[in-house]
Amino acid sequence: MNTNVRQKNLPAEERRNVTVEAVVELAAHTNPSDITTAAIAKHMNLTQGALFRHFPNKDAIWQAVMKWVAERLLARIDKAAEGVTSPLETMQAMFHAHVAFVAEHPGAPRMLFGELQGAKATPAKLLARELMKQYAARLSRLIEAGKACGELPDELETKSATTLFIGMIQGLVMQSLIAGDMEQMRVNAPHVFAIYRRGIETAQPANRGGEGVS
Amino acid sequence: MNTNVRQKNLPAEERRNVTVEAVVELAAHTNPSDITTAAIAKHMNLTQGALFRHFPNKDAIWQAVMKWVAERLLARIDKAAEGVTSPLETMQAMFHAHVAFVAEHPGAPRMLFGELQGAKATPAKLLARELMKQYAARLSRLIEAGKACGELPDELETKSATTLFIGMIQGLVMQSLIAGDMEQMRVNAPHVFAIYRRGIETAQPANRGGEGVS
DNA sequence: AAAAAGATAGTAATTGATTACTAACTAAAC
DNA sequence: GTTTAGTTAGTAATCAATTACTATCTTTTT
Repeated sequence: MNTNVRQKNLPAEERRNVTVEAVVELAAHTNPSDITTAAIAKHMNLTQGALFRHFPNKDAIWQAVMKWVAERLLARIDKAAEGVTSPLETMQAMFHAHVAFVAEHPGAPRMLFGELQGAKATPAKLLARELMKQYAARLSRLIEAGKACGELPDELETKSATTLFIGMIQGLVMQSLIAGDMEQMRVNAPHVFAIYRRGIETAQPANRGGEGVS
Repeated sequence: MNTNVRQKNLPAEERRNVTVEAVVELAAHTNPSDITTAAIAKHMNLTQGALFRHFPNKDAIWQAVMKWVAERLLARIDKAAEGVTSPLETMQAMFHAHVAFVAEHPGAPRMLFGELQGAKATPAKLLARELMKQYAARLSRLIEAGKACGELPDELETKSATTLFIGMIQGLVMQSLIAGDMEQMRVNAPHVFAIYRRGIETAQPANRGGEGVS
């Protein structure tokens, strides 16, 4: 289950990193909201109490995890976008980078989406929200750029396009979680994106007044 | 917070119904996995112990809730589909019925998606999976019918189209949860669906061999 | 270089709070 | 007056967090 050989007396920062990775690994198979500090400790061959030598409380652990996820995910999609000039192609690269990241770390989206649902705003939740905000901002920028260079129709609703983009990934994650197979995600992803792409590329008639349904 | 006036000594079945509704209401504002039996009881002006006079255990409550959600949701989308002959129009009606249902009961998707994530299969989780299965089946049937009658291209991947359909709703729910405003969902829904519709209507070139990017 | 001293990391046991669930008792309904 | 519904007061288990103690690594002193 745990590949780490027993490594004792790690320096503090190293131990914190190991802790974060342990949580991400656990979240791949366990519902984030019932990951206990005992389970985290056990997964990294440590006693439960030792965790609190490195984190003031449990939410601090979650904070560190969300920071880890945010940094890695944004870095991945930014790197994927590097050098690609076409906004639409950038979106596609970003999408596939995101899918690859999630396939590698299934715990990431589970924690993220789980965290976003929460009622009161813990520091960890604020980090999750911040990630979503930055993610949506990147998407919006791309879509606007796509309109500017003629790749996307001006009538396209930016907000709706970002919502669907994010929902697309959530849908893939959900299906993979149900099937218990993350590989499925990589297979379906291109087809799903193809549908999305055709949806936003096609000019829409603005539909002012009247549903026009028949 | 609770509209129910103090109603005591309800008949058993009535009390069970009230319980289910209380849970759905609570899930609108609280993360499902930390809804306690005490919170449920308090929300319906009852003592915690009384709940176990009507349910053998907590999972039985969740089972009843999932059953409630499944029945109401499927009934709503089936009714919305009634009399509509065009598969595409049926999908649209189904989508809007689903959105309306979720806007009325924000707790429903939270519990559903939360339940689906779980590791081991409790009876409640099995019900959630069954709902998703039936939902996907209805969608697949519609898409196949759409292909048969020429409204949708034969090359369309049915599974990808269903995944995106479900993801579309998840995306809308997520955005609304973040914003804390369910009305937003009803506003964005038509635009999001318009993108989806154009995506599946447009013929795709099958893309055999070669990515054809650049 | 060896010993002493201090800092750092981890253990094992325990804390108080919270949880689902139970049982003995009481009030209401038919 | 018996059945049904609800209350009160518990239980055992689990959780995050704390405590007193031990082990290991690092620095200083001689």
